Amino acid sequence: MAPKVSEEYKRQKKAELLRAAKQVFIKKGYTNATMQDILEEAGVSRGALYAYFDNLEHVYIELLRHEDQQDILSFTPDDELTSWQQFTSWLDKQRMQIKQIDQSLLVANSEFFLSVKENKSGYPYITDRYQRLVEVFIAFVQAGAERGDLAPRFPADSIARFLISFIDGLMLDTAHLGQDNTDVDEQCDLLLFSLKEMLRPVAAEEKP
Amino acid sequence: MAPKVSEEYKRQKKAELLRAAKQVFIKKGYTNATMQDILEEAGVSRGALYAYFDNLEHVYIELLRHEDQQDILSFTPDDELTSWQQFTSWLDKQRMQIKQIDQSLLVANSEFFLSVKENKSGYPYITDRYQRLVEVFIAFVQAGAERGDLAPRFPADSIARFLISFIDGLMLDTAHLGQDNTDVDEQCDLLLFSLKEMLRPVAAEEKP
DNA sequence: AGTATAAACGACACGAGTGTCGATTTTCAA
DNA sequence: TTGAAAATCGACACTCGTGTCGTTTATACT
Repeated sequence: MAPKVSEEYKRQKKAELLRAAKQVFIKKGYTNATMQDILEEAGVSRGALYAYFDNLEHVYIELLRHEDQQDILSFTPDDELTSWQQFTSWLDKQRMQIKQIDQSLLVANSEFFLSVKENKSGYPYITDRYQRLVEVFIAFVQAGAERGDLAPRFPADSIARFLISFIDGLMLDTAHLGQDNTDVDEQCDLLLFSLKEMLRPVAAEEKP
Repeated sequence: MAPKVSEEYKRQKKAELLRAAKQVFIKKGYTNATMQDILEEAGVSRGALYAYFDNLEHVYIELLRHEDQQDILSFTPDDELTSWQQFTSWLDKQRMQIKQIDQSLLVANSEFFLSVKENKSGYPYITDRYQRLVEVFIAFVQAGAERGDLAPRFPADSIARFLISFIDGLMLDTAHLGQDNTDVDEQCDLLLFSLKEMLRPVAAEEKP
C-alpha cells in the first residue's frame, strides 16, 4: 500500500489548493464561492480537488485550521513593555487587519459562521476560537494585575468579551460600509479610552 | 384599464407574502432561503409570488422597507426622563432584540449585507440605516448637552459609531455562539459603563 | 526499462432552484 | 349574467454547481 507520491508532495499540493481557495474566499466571500471557482483558480481538475476535499465546507474548515497557525490571537508576552503597551500594540494589529479587510478572510469568516449556524453539527472551531481569545486575554490581564500594571474594575473575562464584540462589530460594519464610514482609527481610540477606564493601567511614567 | 382587484387587495397580498418571507428568513437566514421556501410558506403558487417580486433579493429589500416602518431606531423623546434614562431604556430594547435573536431578522440581515456586498449596485439601505441611526443619536446627544444633561467627552458621531459597532458585534457573536457564551446582560452593563464615561451624564439625583 | 499503484483528469448524471409562459380561474363592472 | 382583464396556477426548460467514476497519466520502486 505504499503511496506513489511522497507525503511531502501531498502536503504541498494541499497547501497549494488552500492558497487558491483562500484567494477565492477573499474575492467572493464564503456564500458565493464554489468548488468550481477553486479548481479553476488552482488550475486543477475536478477530480484532483475532490481527492483532497469532500466539499466546500470542508475546504473552509481546513483553511481555518491552516490559517490558525499563523494566528494573531496571542498577545506577545514581553517583559520590556508594560501591559498597556502590549495591549495597544495588539490593538494596532487588529486595526491593521480591519483596514485590510478586503485582503483578508474576515468577511468570509463571518459569512461562514452565520450561514453554517443551522448545521446542527455545530463546528467547535467557532466557540473554540472565541474561548481561546478570551483565555489569552484573561491571562494577559492577570499577569498585568500581578505586576501591578493593571487594576481592573471588572472581571477579566467580561472585559475580554466586550473587547471582542466591539472588534467584531467594527469589522462587520467596516465590511458593510467601508472604512470611510466607520473610521477605524477613531473607533480604536474610543476603544482604548474605554479599556483604559476598565483596566486602569498604571501610567508608563509612574512605573519605572 | 381598471385593475381587476383593488389596490388594497394587492397591498394586503403583498404584506401577506412578506409575512411568509419573514418567517422563512428568520428560520433559514438569508443565504439558505429560496423563493421555493417562501411560496410554500405562503401557500401560494410560483406565478403568484413572481407576480409580486422578481427574485429573492427583491423580496428581502421589500421586507427591509416594510420592517423599517416599525423600526426601533428612534430614541423616544420624553421630557419627563433624563437623557441618560432615555438612553438606558433604548439600550434595554436593543438587549431584548439580541436576546430574541432567534425570532428576529438580525442574523438574516447580517447575512444579506455581507453576501450582497459584491453586487456593485450597492444598496443604499445599508449605509442609510447606519447613517440614520448615527444622526438620531447625534440629535439625542445634542439635546442632552443643551439641557445640561450630558457633558460628552467625544464628538457625538464618534460615540454613536462606537455604540453601533459594539451592538452589532454583540449581536454577531451572540448569533454565532449563543447567549450563554456572550452574556448579553453583562456586556450591556459594560457598554453602559463606557458610555457613561464618554457622555458624563448628570446623575439623576443631582438633577431635579 | 518495466510495472504496479495511485494521482489527476474530465465527462456525466443528478439535484435544486430559477424564471417564464400558456392555461385556468377569479374578480369586477356593465 | 356575462365577459374582459388580470390574478393565480403549475409544468417546463434552463442554469449552475455537485459529486462520482471509468480512464489516462505520472511516479517510484525493483
